[in-house]
Amino acid sequence: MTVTSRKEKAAETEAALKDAAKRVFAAKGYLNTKITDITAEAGRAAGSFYNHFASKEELLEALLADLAAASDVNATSPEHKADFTDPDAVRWHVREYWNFHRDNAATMLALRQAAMVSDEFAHTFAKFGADQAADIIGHLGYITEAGMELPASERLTLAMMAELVNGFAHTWLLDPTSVSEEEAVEALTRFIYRGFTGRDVT
Amino acid sequence: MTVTSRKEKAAETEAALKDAAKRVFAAKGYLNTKITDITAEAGRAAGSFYNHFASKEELLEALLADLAAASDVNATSPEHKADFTDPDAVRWHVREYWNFHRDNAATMLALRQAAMVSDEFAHTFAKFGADQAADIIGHLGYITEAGMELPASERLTLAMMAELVNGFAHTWLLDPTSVSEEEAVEALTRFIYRGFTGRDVT
DNA sequence: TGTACATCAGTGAACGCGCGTTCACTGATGTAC
DNA sequence: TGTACATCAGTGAACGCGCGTTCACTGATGTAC
Repeated sequence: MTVTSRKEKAAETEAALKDAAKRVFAAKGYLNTKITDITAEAGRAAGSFYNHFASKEELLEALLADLAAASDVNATSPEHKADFTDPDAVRWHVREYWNFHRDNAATMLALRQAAMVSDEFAHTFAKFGADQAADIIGHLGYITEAGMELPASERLTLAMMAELVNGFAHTWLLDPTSVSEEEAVEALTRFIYRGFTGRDVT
Repeated sequence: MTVTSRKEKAAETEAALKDAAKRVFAAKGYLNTKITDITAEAGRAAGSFYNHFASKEELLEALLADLAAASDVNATSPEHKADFTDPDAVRWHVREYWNFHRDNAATMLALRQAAMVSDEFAHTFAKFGADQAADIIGHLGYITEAGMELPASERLTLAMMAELVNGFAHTWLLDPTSVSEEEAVEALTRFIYRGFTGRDVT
């Protein structure tokens, strides 16, 4: 019989709702999820939801905020390699994205679905891609400096990479048994490194 | 005052509904479209819809059937090049896919959205990709026969290509002003050719 | 430390909006004789 | 060719289901004195 302050109790319920939402989103998708599905999964009454979130959209925004906060933590890793003439640098980034998608699968799936229905979330989703790209755009300079030619403008090259990694990760999450993660990372790395440099991974 | 048989009138209404649906889907998306949006756009009464389709899903299936029928027509073009060691062969296929997506943007968008919500349409959508891949898988043999190495297994290589082209075309359709079509086709071609062969487009 | 009242998180039945779907009706086309 | 009836495409108001949202209520925690 632990003593629990009001704030603690509220925070617990809010966390329980967010956790439950992630589980339900992963199981049946964001768009197919009813608010009562979330409260039922969390073991709370329907009305409780509105003590914490004004709507399903707002809950998703809260999940995104958590996700952004979490990804800031491991933003600048010591192993970060920027020179994209080195396949290992590409591989490192591919793996980072891959892990990010895998670890946040439910939220990313929800965001993707919400983006289909709401302009606001479509914008948020696009911004995710843009932020990814911003972190990397500097790395492409190493390739041109080394005398190699990108397949297209820096912007388009990055857009293609983002599309490829995000799309592939998303498809994989829908059927995780199709390929091992290592295979997937390796395939993406080789494809992208070749696309970027016009040369093979040696 | 043209005389119109019953069958003709019904066929006209059905066509008007399908056309209206495509316009509304393109404007506000499949999931955001109400049945009365479609009938209003087509200038018919709400009840009329059910003389032709049992549901919005069934209408989408009809659109897909039309699309499949139309794409069978120009299936085997004389200019079809199969040898993927030739960048022109890759470019030709990329352009085919690109044109297909552009010409059927509304239906493809609708299918993509429906796939997020319904397992059945998710399956249909996946099948589209698989059919694309099936047409091409033979072409990859030219690359290995010429002594070049694919970035991954044939299956994975094709999956990456499909993800890249479909995703990029989809993103482009949401903002067609971002790049010209020729630029897009060229960028994709170079990226993919490099990815496939490990060599640059010469 | 104790008592009385205020505040708040949580509850779940009930309400009501939005939208898919129905159905009695209309007017025109098709059929029978 | 004409008349009487049947059939059908289309109409739009009304119905009703599903689900988001509300709100009076409960019991527990916080505060005042």
